[in-house]
Amino acid sequence: MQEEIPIDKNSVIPIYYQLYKLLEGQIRRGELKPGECLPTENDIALRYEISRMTVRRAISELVSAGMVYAQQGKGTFVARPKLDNIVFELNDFNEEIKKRGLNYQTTLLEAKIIRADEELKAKFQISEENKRLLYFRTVLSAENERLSYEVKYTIYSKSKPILETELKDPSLPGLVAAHTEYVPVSSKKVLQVAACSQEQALILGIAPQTPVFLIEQTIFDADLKPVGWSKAVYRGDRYKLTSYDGWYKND
Amino acid sequence: MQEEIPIDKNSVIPIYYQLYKLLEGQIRRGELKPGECLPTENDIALRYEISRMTVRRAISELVSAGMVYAQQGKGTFVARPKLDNIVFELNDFNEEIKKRGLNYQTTLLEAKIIRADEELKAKFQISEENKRLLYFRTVLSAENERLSYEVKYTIYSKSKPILETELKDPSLPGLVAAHTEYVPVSSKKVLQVAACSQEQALILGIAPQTPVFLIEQTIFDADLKPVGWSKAVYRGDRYKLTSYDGWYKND
DNA sequence: GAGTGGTCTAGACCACATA
DNA sequence: ATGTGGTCTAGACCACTCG
Repeated sequence: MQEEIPIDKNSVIPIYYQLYKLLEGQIRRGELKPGECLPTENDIALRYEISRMTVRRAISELVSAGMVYAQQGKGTFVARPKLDNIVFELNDFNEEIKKRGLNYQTTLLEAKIIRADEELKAKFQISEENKRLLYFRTVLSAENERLSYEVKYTIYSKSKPILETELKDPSLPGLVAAHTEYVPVSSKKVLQVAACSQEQALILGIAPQTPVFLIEQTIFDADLKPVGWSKAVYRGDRYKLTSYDGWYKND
Repeated sequence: MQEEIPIDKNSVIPIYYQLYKLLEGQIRRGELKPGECLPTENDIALRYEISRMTVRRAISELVSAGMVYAQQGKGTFVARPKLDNIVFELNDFNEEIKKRGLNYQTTLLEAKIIRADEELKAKFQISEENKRLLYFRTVLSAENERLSYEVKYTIYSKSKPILETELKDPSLPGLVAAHTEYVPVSSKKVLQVAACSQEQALILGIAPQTPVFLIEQTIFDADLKPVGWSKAVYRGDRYKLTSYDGWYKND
């Protein structure tokens, strides 16, 4: 007696995807619990009369999703979900604002060419004197309230107009791509908490010593040469970062 | 005239992996720049006398790595690296300490069964009276200095000994798995900065109002029922989070 | 219509684990 | 020895893009 066959070989939806969703559902619904093994690839192939390569494609998607792991010679097993990852984007700081506070805007306070002082020469690993850098100061605000303050530096090697590009893509990788001939390929971020300084407090309109997020970002090109650096301060009373992971019931 | 053929079909290293590394190298070294297109799958297959499916396997690895994207009917192109992601694990808070400060330890201050008050009933979405929860308070310290303070709650449904399991896997998902019959499959984290409270300052041995990291984590089971909740405070002057992404020169 | 990537097949051989 | 997942092939047909 054949049970219902939930795979439609003539559907426009790829077979491997149908099978992926089928297995994913069984795992989500708890019909397959962490540690238990899936049917073997051959079993599935025979059961649904599809090629083993197609089965493998479906399973490899489950592996990528972290829901399953395969062990050669033994079988394929339902994984225990990793729940301690924290993942967010720098832009998440602004996404939240975008949803609630209706109108928000980035304001360019200052943009100019400067000569690298000792600190910047160290950050950019340059030794020449009088090396020139691009310098930006921006403020993000919503509902007439200033929320974050950021200073950005990039190598100055192209001679392009400064202001236009800044507004299109004000992210640090964007600035590097726009103003230098370097290709940004790698990035280091450091997230800290701090009590905000006098200068920062003045700009943000908050009391000094208020807790703030402090994020430094360094951009590297293919040779691991630093080509951009930024330091941003976010009001601690206006920002929080939320991160979800694991398996979800709602696709 | 045949150029050198860098693919060894008799190697123990899979062909798709050799090809993956070959293309990856060309991209890293800048021989293929963001926006440029790769040779077509057929070209590569003919060039190295391998199957197109094997070529596709190599390319799909590049796609997963975010170095390349494919467009049906057009071609496969080198991607612009995403550089604004911030990824770290909760444990990263402790990894750093583990490397520098030689001896660190988790201390269990308290572990007991409590009855849910109104706030906890809300957090766990329970309505029954006198629902019992497990309650843990732990401190992490290194070099005789207290670094973080955490309170954790889980549903109390299994009647297992409490203390032993706590020390093995003190993470919240670990506690849920050990002390309840629920399967933790999903997690929500909220990261905030705050000025630390009197109670927290006392426990950590720092001045009140000092900036601290504050991380709340909620664990959900397959039915999106909250089965664990924790709130941790990390000294802002002792912790910073570092995150790298993009393409690296050193594999 | 020619060329691209996307899917799928039916087989083959291999490396590994287990009994 | 058997069964598992891992790799690879040579072909097929499809959907899409573009000139």
